[in-house]
Amino acid sequence: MRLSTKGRYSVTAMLDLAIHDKAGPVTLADISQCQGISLSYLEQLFARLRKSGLVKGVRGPGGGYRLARPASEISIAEIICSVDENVDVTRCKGEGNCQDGGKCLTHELWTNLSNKLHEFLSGITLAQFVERPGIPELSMQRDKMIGRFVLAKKQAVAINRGVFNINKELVAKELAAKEALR
Amino acid sequence: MRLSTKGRYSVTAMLDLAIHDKAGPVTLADISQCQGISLSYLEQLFARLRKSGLVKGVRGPGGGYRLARPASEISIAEIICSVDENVDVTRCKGEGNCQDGGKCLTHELWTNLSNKLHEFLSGITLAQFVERPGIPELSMQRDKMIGRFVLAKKQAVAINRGVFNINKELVAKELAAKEALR
DNA sequence: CAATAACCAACTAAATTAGTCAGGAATTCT
DNA sequence: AGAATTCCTGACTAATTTAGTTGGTTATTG
Repeated sequence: MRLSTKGRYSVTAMLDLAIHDKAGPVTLADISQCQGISLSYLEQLFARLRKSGLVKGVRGPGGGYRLARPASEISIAEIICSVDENVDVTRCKGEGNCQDGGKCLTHELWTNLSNKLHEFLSGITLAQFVERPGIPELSMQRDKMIGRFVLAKKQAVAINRGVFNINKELVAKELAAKEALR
Repeated sequence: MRLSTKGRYSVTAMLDLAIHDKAGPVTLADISQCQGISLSYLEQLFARLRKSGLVKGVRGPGGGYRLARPASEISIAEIICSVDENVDVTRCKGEGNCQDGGKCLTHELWTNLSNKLHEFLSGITLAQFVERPGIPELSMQRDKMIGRFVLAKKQAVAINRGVFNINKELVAKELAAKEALR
């Protein structure tokens, strides 16, 4: 198990998706702007997340990415493992100095620790972070401040694709605010 | 908090030290040979471990490295943090798009998770791994198999420097076995 | 048809990891 | 005193990974 910036980017991006999941897909351009990661790099990361079955891409205007499963069924460990492929853990691969039919004792102790860590991160889901009281409201508030509108005109229609009923007044208001910023 | 091969090397090396701690210093050459890491690279890692006050170097023949504190007082988190310096966590440093006087909400959630992870690894000590029943015996057995002798002639004297009484018969036996291998 | 945004592949630049080399300093053994 | 051992240091190199760039194609919507 490794844990690099790559893993951090993926987890924060997935948290972003989880926060806005109820409001429809989130574009990589949005995440890129908000979290300061290059768009193409995000694309590379999401290619893996998609192959691992953690997210679904929705093409076309109003599209973006959504969680493929409920946030309560996606663990942090899964996200991290899907982006950085685990390399050779042992180095003395059965061969070499330390054999006893297997690995070094210290390597055994390490894999033991590694398993504990994995277990720990498997027990933490996206939902546990997002569904805390106040978070959804806070996120919506901030989105407005930074000019990020999940319910802009075109997207509203996309969302209407059989998911939610839209508050048309809210949509109009947000759209007006977005125009004002230009 | 990051977790790379660098951190793994350090943890396994420290485990090695902890296992053999009662028998005196362990040389980097030994660790290098047993775990398949280059000597100079280990030296670089141990320079940091020493600066962090986790190990003590003992120069001269019979020397090596020892734990600076009891294994029960050294956590995995400490080891990992001492070798890979933590880089910039945020990217949007107060400035940028996501301000509210502070960081992105997702970044807040991330630091929250990161803290939990750190807390978890702070709770695990070297001693917890080494002091399990059977481990010391197993390690000694293996050391003999691979021709690694913690109690060779010269070292025995070094250890005699006011730490332990040496079983002279055992020393002689190991020394004979070591000679036989050449 | 134009715009959006996911998808895809190849290439580049920067950073980190891992290893090499060449020595110096403390300690012990002969 | 001198040889051997082992830590300790710094500078330099090669390989790998991270991060970003460019230039597209495809599906969807208005």
